[in-house]
Amino acid sequence: MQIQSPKGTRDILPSEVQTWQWVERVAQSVFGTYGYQEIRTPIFESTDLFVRGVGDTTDIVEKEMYTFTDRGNRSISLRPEGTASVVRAMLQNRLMDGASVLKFYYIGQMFRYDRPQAGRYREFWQIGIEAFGADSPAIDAEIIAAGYQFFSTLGVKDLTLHLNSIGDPACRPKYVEALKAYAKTHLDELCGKCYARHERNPMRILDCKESGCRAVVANAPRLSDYLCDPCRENFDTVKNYLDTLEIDYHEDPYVVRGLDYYSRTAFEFTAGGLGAQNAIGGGGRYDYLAEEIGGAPTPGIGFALGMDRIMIALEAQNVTVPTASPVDVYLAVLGDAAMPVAMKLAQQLRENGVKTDLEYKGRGLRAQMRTANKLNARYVVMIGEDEIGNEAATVRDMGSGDQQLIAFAQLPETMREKVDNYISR
RNA sequence: GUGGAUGUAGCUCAGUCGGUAGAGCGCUUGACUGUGGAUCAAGUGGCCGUGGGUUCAAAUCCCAUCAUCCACCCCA
Repeated sequence: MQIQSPKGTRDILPSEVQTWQWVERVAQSVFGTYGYQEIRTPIFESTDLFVRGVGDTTDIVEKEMYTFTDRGNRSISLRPEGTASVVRAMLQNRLMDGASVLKFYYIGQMFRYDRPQAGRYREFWQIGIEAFGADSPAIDAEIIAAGYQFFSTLGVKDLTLHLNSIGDPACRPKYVEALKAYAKTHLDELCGKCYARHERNPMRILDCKESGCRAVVANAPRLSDYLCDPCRENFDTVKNYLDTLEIDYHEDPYVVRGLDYYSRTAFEFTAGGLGAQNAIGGGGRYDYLAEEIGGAPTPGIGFALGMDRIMIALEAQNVTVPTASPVDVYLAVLGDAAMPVAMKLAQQLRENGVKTDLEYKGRGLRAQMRTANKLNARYVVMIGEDEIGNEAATVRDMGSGDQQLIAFAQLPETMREKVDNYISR
């Protein structure tokens, strides 16, 4: 039996890598224009960071972490999400000292031990952005705007922004109590899972999909009725800013966010073509996370975008991805005597920035032309007996079929110009 | 962790009532001694996921196991 990649992981093959690189470029460029800088943090961290940061009753920590003991007897976990690490890095490097607002983005893989399905992997990629140091609702709106611009630059369609406020430590506990009390009066209508969690984490009932639970939820107390004045005011301001920026949103009381660290603004982007897992990004404010992991109180907000799901959406929605041919010039080599000449010319072309590939196996010209065609080469440069005698190569434009002779000495420069013209066309 | 579906050529799949395998695409070559995409022809290619059982005989029936996909939970 062949060794396979572990369950829930996959290879990103050259045929798809152009799309990935393009998405990364768009992220760099869009988030860059909002003042965000890239940060790179370790792919594994102390387990404790996630236990305290993400929350020890969350599914992620309870059953989805890749945790192991290293040779120094430390408990280590592959990161299941990015925010905790970025907050840790911000605190550890004292980046907040003397700064007003800090803005970071990251791109990288995360790990969760889940059962794979469409749009869900054990190793998956996220692009995240985080802003620290300001609790102003302006940042909430801005960060949502950045996400929106990212998706629209990519051309992702059927995008919906779900928006909610989940309160803060002043008001959420009261709501949770009210919800718990309400749930107790409907225990027989809840599904098994929700029955089990109504004590410990009643807010999870809100996004349960079971019909019985949905019916219960329909008449449940609304968090929006329990928001304290500062939270309500904050939420209203966020919405006003979004209106100002002309960003559509759906107020959605059922956006709860599964991680413990969120407060106030919580949001989720969904897109079409994704199957059951249609959340393509999500995030919110986490003003208490820095304290939770032992740092000074530092307000923060951020979100994570699922790159794997972006890829699925782009594919399903037939979004055109800018691509570059892997080869500009294919050097056809005819006969053994031509090989040294071709090697030399290839080297010169490459030094001139022309993407060049050549025949290594001495096949017939027909086979070489087929290869050139398959590689989508724009030009084929033929080197055979005649060309060596004339010190000039036969250059074929694969688009038009036109051929001309170009002296070896002029070839690197001429091909460079031709390729530049071709690209700018 | 739970449920459902599927494993046959590099890829997408067919294979009837059990008689040890087929198509299309791809690839190679030729038609066209040095000219791609189109057409035609030939060729290449499979321990029928793995292990066991039933049978004269198993891709096909039975059991187990592994893997993949989809869904639940939860999330991105």
